[in-house]
Amino acid sequence: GTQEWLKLGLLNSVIISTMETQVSNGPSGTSMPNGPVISTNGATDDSKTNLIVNYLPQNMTQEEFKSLFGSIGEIESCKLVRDKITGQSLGYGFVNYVDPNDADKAINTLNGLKLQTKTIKVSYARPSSASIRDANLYVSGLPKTMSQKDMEQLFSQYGRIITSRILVDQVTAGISRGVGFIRFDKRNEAEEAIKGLNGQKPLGAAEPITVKFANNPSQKTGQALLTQLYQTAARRYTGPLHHQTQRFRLDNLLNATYGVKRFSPITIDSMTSLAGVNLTGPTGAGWCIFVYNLSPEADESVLWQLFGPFGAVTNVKVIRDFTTNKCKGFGFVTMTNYDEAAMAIASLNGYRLGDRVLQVSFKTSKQHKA
DNA sequence: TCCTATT
Repeated sequence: GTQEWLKLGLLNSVIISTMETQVSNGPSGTSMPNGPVISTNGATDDSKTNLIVNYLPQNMTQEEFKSLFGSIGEIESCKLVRDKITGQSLGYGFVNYVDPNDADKAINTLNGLKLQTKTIKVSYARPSSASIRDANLYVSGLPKTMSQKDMEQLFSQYGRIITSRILVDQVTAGISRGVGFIRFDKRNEAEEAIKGLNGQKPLGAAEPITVKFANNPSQKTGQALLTQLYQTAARRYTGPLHHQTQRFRLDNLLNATYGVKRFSPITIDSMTSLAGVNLTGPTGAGWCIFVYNLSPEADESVLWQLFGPFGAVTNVKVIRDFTTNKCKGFGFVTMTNYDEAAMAIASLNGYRLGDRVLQVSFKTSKQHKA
């Protein structure tokens, strides 16, 4: 696992133009005692052992994450943060080491590591609290000449900046697009910055800037999530694969097996006919879809959430074991319109839900070949 | 006119 990631990082060190600042949010103390720090009330102080890891590649799994950081030292706990509904990685995670020295070592050796197109950031996690959430600002209308440093200087009067970034044009290699992000330590600092800077002209600027809270990715609609899915899926099919190691071949294999033809309903039909299987067709209320590899805990709501964004869903059903009442691993969804059903199948077949890869198809009735 | 940083 770890070797693969390290290798990938070296092979795939794609240079991306980012103006990201690596802000340290670590504890200010320099001494690193051995072993967990236990306060008098018995609570563990993890400020010197708990790390947050940002900018992880989208397709990195919990296991790979643990493997990479476990190569440094004994891990007390670690978690790749994923979307509650879709199970997709949110691109960051936490690692809590047993020994503060290992946390320090992880920052020194893994911060800035290039993995695929990402440069990961490893830093001490701030203590979790509600006050640090939703502190990310979206800034637009910036003068093209304004640098990241200039922008930080402008915003720093309102609080402690955790990250800042100015988006740059991809083709002209590094020309500012006049939009960026500022993440403050505290949400109230971000609020003050909006009050103070939204609609204001920076010194010497011709136009006022817009400052607002950034869209929160964890609150994306089902539709937006699925749009993102198409895009990441499409990128995977067209991207170069020759650098991929075993683990990623598996990832691509799953996509190839379930997904290569998945944007063409015609192909779905022809493939099922070739297999000697006929679609049941629109029976009564609509098109019945078979969903396989649901978890034992799956319920109807997850099916509504997955299929609803594609169009009219008239019925969902999770098949459960009669005695345990646990899902038997599959269910059915009925959709009114063929094209919406086909799009849902094309998009959701091969889709990772939590730790599982779904198989989604029109419900079939086996028949002898003609 | 939206990069994915709080479990």
